[in-house]
This record gives sequence, structure tokens and C-alpha cells, in this order.
Amino acid sequence: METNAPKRPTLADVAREAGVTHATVSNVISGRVHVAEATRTRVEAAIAALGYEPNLVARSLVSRRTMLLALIVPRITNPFYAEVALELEGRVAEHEYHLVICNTRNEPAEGRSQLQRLSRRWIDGAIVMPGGVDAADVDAVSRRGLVVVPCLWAEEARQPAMPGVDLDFAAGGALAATHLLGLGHRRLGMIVESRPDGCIAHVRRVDGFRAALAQSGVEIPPTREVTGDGTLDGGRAAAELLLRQPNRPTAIFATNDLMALGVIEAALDQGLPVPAALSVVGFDDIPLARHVRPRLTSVAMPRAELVTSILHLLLPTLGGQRLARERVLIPPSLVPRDSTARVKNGSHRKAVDMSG
Amino acid sequence: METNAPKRPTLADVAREAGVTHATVSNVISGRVHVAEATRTRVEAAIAALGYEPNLVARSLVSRRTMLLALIVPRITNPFYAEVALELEGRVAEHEYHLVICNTRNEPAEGRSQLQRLSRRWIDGAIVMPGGVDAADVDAVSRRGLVVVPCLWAEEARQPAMPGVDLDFAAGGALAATHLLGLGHRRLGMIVESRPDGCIAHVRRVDGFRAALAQSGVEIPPTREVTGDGTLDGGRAAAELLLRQPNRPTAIFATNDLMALGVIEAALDQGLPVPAALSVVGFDDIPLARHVRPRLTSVAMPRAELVTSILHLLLPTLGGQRLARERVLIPPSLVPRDSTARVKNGSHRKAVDMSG
DNA sequence: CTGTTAGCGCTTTCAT
DNA sequence: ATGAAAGCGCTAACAG
Repeated sequence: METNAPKRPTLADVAREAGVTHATVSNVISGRVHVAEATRTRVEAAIAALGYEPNLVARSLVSRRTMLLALIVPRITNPFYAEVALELEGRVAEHEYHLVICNTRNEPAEGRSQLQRLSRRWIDGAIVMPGGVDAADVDAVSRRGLVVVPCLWAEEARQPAMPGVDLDFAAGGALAATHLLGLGHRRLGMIVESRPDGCIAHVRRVDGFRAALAQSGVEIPPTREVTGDGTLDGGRAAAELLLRQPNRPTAIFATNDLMALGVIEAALDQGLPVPAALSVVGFDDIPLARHVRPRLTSVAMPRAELVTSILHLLLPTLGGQRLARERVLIPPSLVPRDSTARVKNGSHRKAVDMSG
Repeated sequence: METNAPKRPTLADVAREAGVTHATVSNVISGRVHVAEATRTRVEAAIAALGYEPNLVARSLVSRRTMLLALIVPRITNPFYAEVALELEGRVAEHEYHLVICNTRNEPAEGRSQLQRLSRRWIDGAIVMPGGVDAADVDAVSRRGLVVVPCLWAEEARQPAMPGVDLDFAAGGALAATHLLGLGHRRLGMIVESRPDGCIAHVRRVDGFRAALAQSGVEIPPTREVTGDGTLDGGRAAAELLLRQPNRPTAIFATNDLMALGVIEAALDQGLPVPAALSVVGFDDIPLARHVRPRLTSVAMPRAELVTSILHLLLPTLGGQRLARERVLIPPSLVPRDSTARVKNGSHRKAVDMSG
């Protein structure tokens, strides 16, 4: 059975070719030690002649750095995570790093196994998005030396002292509420993604939404708050529940864009034009949000800043420093588009309890 | 400066704890050599006590396998590639492999650099999608020992002898043509993605489309064939060109779904209902295709089979076998949805040349 | 400045 | 069945 690997030249081969020792070759490559101009050119010629390339595996063994980072997400097919992955990969490639993608499919068992496998691989750091990863597992593996940066975990969901980068979800919810209030909406519905893993990022969003509403004396009865599974179809199903109610809301806030898109579909299916008869606000501002009709109003998470903050936390650890016990909070922003509009007066005929 | 790494136990530590040599520990872990029941349990106890985990880096250095695979794509944010990545990651994880994602952003320089960096890392194999990777670079790096599986490169675009897995793009185009012909359409437009890298996968699609049309005596004049940049906005712009023509087509075939979605948007913007006034067929069958309104008729690429074929090619090489010089051709299928309909008779007033 | 030496943590003959 | 020893390809002291 013929093997596929044409043996690659090693430092020793180059050294022999150049008539020096492998240590000298190593020195000219790393540049950390001065080597005479004459021998340097000889070595460089040998490197070129043999087409030598350093072996990163051997290098990792002694340097204890693999130049490997991992991104753990529920599914890379989620457009938001794909955007983050793209941005992240581009940024770390500048530092000669590679990015490993791990999908947990929202299964804690998967997340645990991924974390453990990454740990054995001695990756230099893992960025963990919520969904399918238990905080306890993160804690266990980071205690063993793996550098983990939880990202977008609502703060209460993790160990109090655990660093990481978050978005200020509550502020985002408040932004959506303020926007809708400003358009005159008073009868509001909410669709919140329920997460089996106990991650409460979505709960924070509705909390912020509700709190901002309360400040204006507007309340949301339990019947106007339903849960969805985070998918477009889930959002549609949830919206059908909301829209079939006798006194249906004039506006709906969904805690992610996919569900908000489902809301729009459900509304159109029932002959309710958006935004004329129903305003819809999403969360995440996925690229698709501006490509559907009507274009979706959404709360945007600044991805570039997110990645910058992640790297700000991660890069120092790669020099051997301990992970800063910092928690970065990134403020979202609202992107108004065509799925929200001023409420129609006619919709208010039953809203006798309006307090202004 | 305190370091972040709590020194992990090694084979030697376990050996000391168990009162054996590290070779014996290695044997109980690998299971390749018989070790007495008594010592085995002692070793296992030591492993558990110390929480030992094998170091994959050291293992790779001697085994010459990194358990690392790479997927090179233009952008992971492309939904089709994200789907492939998800499927691929899941399948290789079963074999204890990890997946590295590389984005070329359609820049050949990026692709080359990615390939070279991966080569230095001794990954076990790279799956390369078209866009931003030159065939010559693939050739160069695979000559150096990197196992590369080109995927979805139209066959002419690569070295004749280069193995890989392809979709039968021409057959897909023919499928679209047959579908439209069956619905009575005779005045057809095409939007083809033009690729700076010389990849002709999209050209194959329109070729197949045109050939099938020709068999029924239908031709497409040059004015009804325009190029797009592969994005939704690009598709929209291209469609505007097509729809502003005096004798506009009754159906449009776009070589990818994103552009097809742009076509629908352009049509609706001009007050042309889809499919009543215009039928639209896409290519790729991205998940979104069934979520927009009208749901998009599309040519589907069977992702699972694609991944299966990739692994079929790749896995044997991981055992040291040479990459099979095989080229797998996967047939697509047509998924009819709501963006195509029987042509209205009124649209045919000028189509005197119909030959039936 | 360059060579010598010693590992990094593991697998793999080869003795015993 | 276990131990001893060599070596994967590289970096990092330390000599000379």
C-alpha cells in the first residue's frame, strides 16, 4: 500500500544542505538570534532549494501554543453566528491563527464532548456562544487550563467571576419598547425564545422590553407573552397564537429575527398587512432583515465590536498572561425599517384603558 | 507574570503514580498491546486520580496525523456553505476530527495563503470549494503532500487528473429548462453569476439550461442573458435589466437562489406578481427558498450525499492510502414551489414562432 | 556567531 | 507482560 506522503524536508535536511546544524537553521527562521550574513544566505538558499516549511505540530509541542482557536456555536448555519465566524476568522488569520468550528446542535452532551476534545488538542482558546454548553462544563474545562471566553451569555447564567463579553440585552429590549411606544403602540405582544439550557439571554431581552414599557405605564398581560423555539417556523406558530386572540396586539416584539420573520409570515397569511395592521420588531439584525419585504426593524448587535472585544480578552492570554477577569458589555442599537409604523387609530377602539 | 497553564499530568506522571513505565500506560490507553489485568486497573486508577488526558499535539507528532480537516470556502456566511460545514463537522466529529474553516473572500491571494498555512499545520485533508482558490495553487500544495479534495469545481476548471466531487451542474440547468418548458414558457431570461476566478460552475448551469431549451427549438437571444455578482442585490439589478426590455421574458432562471430572490424583489417592485406575471427558478435550494413568499422553485444540491462522497474520498487517505483519483458526480434534483406557474396566454401575443 | 545538548509528550520497536 | 531506548521535528539554553 503506497503511502500518500512525500516525506517533507525537516530542519535537519536543510542544515545538512547548508552545512550547519539544525539549531542554526532554526535561528535564521525565528530571527531571535543573530546569525552571520554569509551563513544566513546559505541557509536561506537551502530552504528555498528544498522547499522547506516549518512543521507547526513540532513547534506547538515545545512552544505549547497550537495557533488554534475554536468557536463553539449551536449551529454555524445560524446567520448571526456565521457572520461572527467570518469576522473572527479574518481577524485571527492576521495573527496566523486558524479557527475550528464546533456545533453543539443545542445538545449539552455535544457541548461537553466538544469542550473536552478541544482541551486535549491544546487549543489556545475557545469562544463559546450560548446554547448546548453548560456553564459547569465551561468551568470544569477552564479549570484544567483551557482558556474559554463565554460570549453572549447573559451574565447571571454563568459563574459570577467568569469573564467574557456580552451584549446589553436588556438595553436592546428597552430600545425596541421605546421605538414602539414612540409610534403610539400600547397593545403589545412578545415572543421569547425559550432555551432548554437555562441561558437567559432572551429573557433579558423581554425583561428590558417590559421594564421600559412599565415606565410608561404599559403592561403586557400573560396571554400576550408566548414562547417560540427560535426558528422561523416557531415564530410563525407563536404569532398565530397571538393573532388569534380577540384583542390582538398592534405590535409584536420577537427576541430574534428569525422568529420575527415568522411573525410577518403568519400575519400576511391571515391577511394582516405589515406594518399597516401589525408592527414587528426583531432582534439580531441578521443580513436577511434588510432583504425581506417589508424590511425588518431590528435591534442590532455590533458584530465587529463583539469580535474586537473577544480578541482583546483572548490575545493577551496567548502571550502566557492569565485571562482578564473582565466582563465587557456591548450596547446594541435599533435599526428602524419598514416592519414598524405608527399605530392606526382604528386599532384602538377597545383600548379604553389607555393611560397615555 | 503568572502563567495561565496549570501543568497538566503527562504519561510520565501517570506512570509514576501507578508504578509502571510510561510505555505501559501508553499501551493500556491505546489497547494495542496486552497488559495484565492487575496493572491495567492500577493504571486506570492513576489516570482517573490525576485526571490525565492525552496530549493530541504530541500524539500527532509521532502518528503524523493531526485529526484536523479544513473546509475552504469564499465565505462561511453563504448559507449553502454553512449547511455543508454543519453537515461535515457533524460527520467528522464522529471520527474524532475537528474542522477548520477558512474564508478566501474570493481572493486568490487569500486562498493561496490559506492553503500554505494549512500545509504547514499538517492537516489531514482540505475540502476546497470554488472561489478564491486557483487550481494551480491546489496542485502545488497537493504535490507537497497535502490531501485536497476539490468540491463543486466544474470539471474543466481543474487539472484533468485531479479527483474530487462535483455536482452535475449541466443536468441541473436542464432540469430547470424542462420544468419551465413544461409550463409553457418560451420567452426565457437567464442570470448567470460571473466569477473572477474563472470557475465555470455557473456557466455549466446555463449551458445545460440552454442545451435543453435548444432541444425543444427554443433559443435565448444575447439580450436575455445577463450576468450578476451572485448576491441578492446583484440579482435584482440584473433582473431590472431583463424586465425593462420591450419584450420581457415570462420566466427567468438564475444560477443561484440569492440572485433568484433578487429577481423576485425586482419583479414585485415593478408591479409584476410572481409567478402570475413572471416565473423564477433558482439554483442551490438554500433553506430560505421555502421561507420566502412566493416560495422559490429551485434546483437542489443534495448536501448530505455531497458530504458522504467527500468523506468517502477522504477517509481512506487518513489511513495512509493515496487519494483515489476518482471524480464523483452527484445529480441534482428540481424542487418545484410557488415561484413558477404555467405561462399566461396573454404573454404570448408576440411569440409567433412557437413550435410546440 | 554556531554547535551541542536537552527536552516537549507521545508511540513504537526491541529486549527482558 | 513490562521495561528500556529511540525518535517524531522543533526550540532553547548553554558552551565554545
